[in-house]
Formats: sequence, C-alpha cells, structure tokens
Amino acid sequence: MGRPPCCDKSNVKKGLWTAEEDAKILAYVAIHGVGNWSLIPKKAGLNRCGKSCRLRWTNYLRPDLKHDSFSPQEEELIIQCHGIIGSRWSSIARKLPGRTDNDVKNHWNTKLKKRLMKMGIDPVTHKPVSQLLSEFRNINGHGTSSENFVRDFKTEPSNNSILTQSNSAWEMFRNTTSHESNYNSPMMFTNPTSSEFQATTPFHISSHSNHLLNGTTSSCSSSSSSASITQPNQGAQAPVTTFCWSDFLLSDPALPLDSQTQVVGSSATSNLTFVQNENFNSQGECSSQKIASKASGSCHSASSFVDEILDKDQEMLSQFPQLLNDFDY
DNA sequence: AAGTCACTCAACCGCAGGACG
DNA sequence: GCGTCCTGCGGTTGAGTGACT
Repeated sequence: MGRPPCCDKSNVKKGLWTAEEDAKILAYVAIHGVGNWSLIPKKAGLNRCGKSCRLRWTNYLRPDLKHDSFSPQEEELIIQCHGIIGSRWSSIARKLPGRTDNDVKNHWNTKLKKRLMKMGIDPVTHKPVSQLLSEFRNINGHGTSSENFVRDFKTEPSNNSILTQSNSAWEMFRNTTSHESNYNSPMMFTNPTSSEFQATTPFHISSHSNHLLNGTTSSCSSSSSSASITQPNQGAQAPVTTFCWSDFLLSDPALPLDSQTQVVGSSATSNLTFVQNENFNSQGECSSQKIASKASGSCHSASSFVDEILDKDQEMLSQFPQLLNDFDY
C-alpha cells in the first residue's frame, strides 16, 4: 500500500535543471508568485514534478538566497545550534538569512562534522570522544563493548551516539524560531565579531571564541566552543549552569599537554552557559546530558565531576592503551 | 594523458503534519 | 471523523569536479 506518487514519475524530467527551466520558473513566479506547486509545472510549461520545482525554487532560485560560502560566524552559529537541537536543519537555517536547510545540512555534513571529528568531538553529542567512551563503559561495564563503540565511531560517526539530544532544549529552541526569520529574532546568537549578533533579546547564545572555526587538526584547544543561553524572564531565579569544553578537554588524554595548557588559558573567555528553567528542563534534573551538570551543583559538584572524568579516562587508557592513537581522521 | 579517488552539492525520496472539503 | 492534497522536513543519492597517482 502506501502513498501514491505525487506525479507520474515516468513522464517527468529528473536531474539537474537547465537555464531554460530556471527561466521558466522565474518568469512564472515573477508574474504569479508561488502558489500551488503541483500546478506550476504545467502552467509554467515545465516537464517536472511540482515537488522538484518547489525544491529548485526554495533551494536555488529564491532571490533572497546567498550563494557565497559560509562565513565563520555562520559556521559557529550552525555548530552551536546543532549542539542544542541536533539536525533540525530548517530551524537552524532560519537563523541564517539567505541560507536554506539544504545548504546548512550539506555544509554540516561536508565540513563542520568532519572538523569536529578531527578535533575529537562527537558531532552528534558535541562531547569529547573520550567522555563518551567513559560513559559508554559505564553503561555497558565491559571493554569489549567500548571497542565496538570505537570501531563504530571510526566507521560511521554520524550514527554512533550513545546519547540523545535534549528534547527540552529543542522545545525551547523551536518556540523561539516560530516567529522569527533572521538575526532580529527573539532568539539571538551573539558573536563579538559580528555586531548583528549582539543580543538584547530574551534568548541568546553568546560566543566568545572562534576556536571551532579555525578548524585545525593539530591542537584541540580549538575545540573550546562556547555559547550561553539565557532567558532573562526567569534568569534571575533560574540556576545557572556553566559548561566549558575546556573542562572536558583537560581530562581528555587525547590532548597534547601544551594544548591542554592553552585550553586553560582560553577557558576564561570560552564558556557555555545554560540558564535553566522549567521550559528548558522540566525534570529538574540532569536530563540535558552531563554537559549541563558540571557546574549545576544539583547533580554533581564540579570537582567530583572532573575527578570522575579523569578517573574514567585513566581507567580507559589502562584498558585500551592504543585507543586514542586509533583516532586518525 | 588517463585512471582513480575523494569531495561537494543539487536533487530526489519518503514520511509527517496541516489544511481543507 | 475521514480522506485527499499540499507543503515541509531530514536523510540519502549521484553527477560533476578537482586532486592525486
């Protein structure tokens, strides 16, 4: 059973669009505007599926689209958004005027995901791999499973996460994207390098570094991604949760020692702050991963958390001495 | 010069949800 | 409430292209 096809697939053209076809779409839309896409191919004289026409328009022909490469600010925004809501590309794209979900998705898959992986960060959870390994061992309690995890990570990084994105975070993000389409939205992301990002708005992510965007393979200090999310309406009462990549990286044995030193230096200006409230975490517990738990105090003290990670890393290293050398992206 | 490989990105596919009769 | 149609979305594919051997 299943849904009937939207059009007669055998009689419609597929594949790349020609300039003539583009011109027909543009001419039609210029006169009539966008409407019922299932009728547009016929009216515009195109032998294409309506869905294909809509996609061509939304992803390529729309006059408000940018066709240049992504700026560092845009890239950081994508990384930050992905860390919060995962692969909700359309929502992320709404934060980037002139970019489509397809653009963002492609850029993530071809550039940003690889960049994070090279830096030893799981592109799904945005956590250091060593931490995931520790957590995975806690779940399974046996090294053999961890070995499988490592193998899977190396072969198919996009599907190996043992953790899920925070649905609560997504709900909050979605609520702020329902009535915005650009930087002047209720949810803002700030970046000192771009004045458009400066936020005076209810919800913002502030970035104080472009470490991720410098994308080097030599130093993990570049992984000190940072952001803060605040909701002033409740911020005064809400517990503030601060997350620093550097805290994880300090305990990341994959890092060279001097890189860790650099991380210490960068942590002062690089942190991710979650102001939790009932919308963000209605459970009142550490459901938003241990990322948020480090400094929350409600789940672990900061020192015990770091100590725990260090202990786990040491334990992991003792069992898999060659493990970290195997990460050769 | 030719073949191979890796990468990018436009386009496709199928599903879900909303609107409407 | 139900069925149909349309749109939006995320995952995937494959043609095109450049780098490399």
